[in-house]
Amino acid sequence: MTVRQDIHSAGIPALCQSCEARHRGVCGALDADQLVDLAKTSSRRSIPSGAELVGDAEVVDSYSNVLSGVVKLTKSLSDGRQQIVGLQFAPDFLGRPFKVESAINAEAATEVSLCSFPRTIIERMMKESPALEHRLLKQTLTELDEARDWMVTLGRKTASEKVASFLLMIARNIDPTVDPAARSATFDLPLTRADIADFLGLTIETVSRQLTRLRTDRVIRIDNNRHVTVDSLSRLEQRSGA
Amino acid sequence: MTVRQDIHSAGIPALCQSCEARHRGVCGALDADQLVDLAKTSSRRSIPSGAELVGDAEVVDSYSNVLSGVVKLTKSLSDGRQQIVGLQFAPDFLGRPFKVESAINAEAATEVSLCSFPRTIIERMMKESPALEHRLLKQTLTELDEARDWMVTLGRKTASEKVASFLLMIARNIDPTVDPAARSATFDLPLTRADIADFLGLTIETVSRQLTRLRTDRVIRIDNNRHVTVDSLSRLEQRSGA
DNA sequence: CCGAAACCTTGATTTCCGTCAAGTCTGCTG
DNA sequence: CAGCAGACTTGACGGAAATCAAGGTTTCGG
Repeated sequence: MTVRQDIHSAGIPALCQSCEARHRGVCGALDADQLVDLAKTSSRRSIPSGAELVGDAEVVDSYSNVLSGVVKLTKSLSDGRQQIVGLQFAPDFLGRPFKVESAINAEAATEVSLCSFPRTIIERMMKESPALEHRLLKQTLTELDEARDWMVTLGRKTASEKVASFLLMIARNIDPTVDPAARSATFDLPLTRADIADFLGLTIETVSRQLTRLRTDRVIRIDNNRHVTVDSLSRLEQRSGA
Repeated sequence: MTVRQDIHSAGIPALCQSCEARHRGVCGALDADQLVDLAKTSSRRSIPSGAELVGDAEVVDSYSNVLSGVVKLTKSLSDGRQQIVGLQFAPDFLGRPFKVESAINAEAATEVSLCSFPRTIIERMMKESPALEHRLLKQTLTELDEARDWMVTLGRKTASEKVASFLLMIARNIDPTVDPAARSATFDLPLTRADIADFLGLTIETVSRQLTRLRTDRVIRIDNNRHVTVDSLSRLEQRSGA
């Protein structure tokens, strides 16, 4: 608490504000000295929507915390078919430890702000600080759980269930106050129809048709193609296949 | 080396033999004292094919190393649709740290032998030994990579590509000597057609038809519905969608 | 060795979603 | 504000995989 205030009042970028929020970031696991060290070599960057952060088969020399925005992780087949294999929201950690080459592509889905540190620093700190490694293990386990949940959606749900599941997932991630008891929610879609299709293993036409159906059935409203209002979270849940 | 020999010659179950093989097990990360401790509380079990190891929403009080056989991890929708979200081969670690309740089902796909330890022991050792936590982080990252690879298969490949990808994956896991240069491979399918369908997000009929096609195209042979000979790994790779 | 059960294959038919092809809407630039 | 490009929607059509329905194999217990 005091530590963090000191750092921030010293004019060092507020590395950890958002990390704290949902306990998935890196910084919460570090002690005061380490935080100061890290802050010296870290840099905050604002990245426009659509920019590539990490290319496939590219050497990764830095790790980042996502401070705001949404990063999409994609994999492609040789003929161009693409699949989004994960979305990272603030305050997720971005980077694959212990592997120099990236097997996936990371791209800013919205405007994104990142706090990046050199690979070497993080790896050194990981050796020194079991707490940091512990934090990373927890995030990795959470991501594995999410990936496996999504495998059920990809393998076993219908197009209409997939789209409903997607909207629910976004609603819960964008606005974590959407608890199970809430009756409605509002958010901006962080993905285009093409991205949603790549996430769900569908085509953009099918995604569009399903959204239209949800609209005509009065489950959701969409303004300007982006701004979504879920009028009935419970009916959306019913359609998600659970 | 010496340590391990001491333990084994002392009549303590050979916890770590298979762990060593591919460096994904738990034991390699422990020191001599810890290994002896662990061996005292561990038990080796042989489990028949089809037995449930961990039920959904069940409290997990033990962790295990898979010593032989194949364990399937499944998730189900409320209406019974099922998806296999992972397969664990020896010497994988089985168990989800930091979570008392399991969100997935674990079932023996073949006859399985396990080496199990109480939850409390592992968690205590994890606190004491950063090396163990490091080992777990690495396995978890590997599983995450595998899950993401499989998401591409589920979301973007055709039925025929899915079946080819599956056969290749099994060939590489059952017999790790199948290197890229090999031209053929032989193995027993660890899964029934129904399991394969649940793994690939298909129906058993579609799986069966695709296997038949691979057979008539002379890419594979199948004896007794189980014993597979891949005559041309390269042609199988071509059909896997890469 | 027989019979039953579980597992697998094959064929006919249906359905959902992908493909192709116009349009419409939104936001941006000059 | 006009015009344009990119993103989205909608419709008609076709095809891949699901569903429905038999029939064939393998395995296992008696």
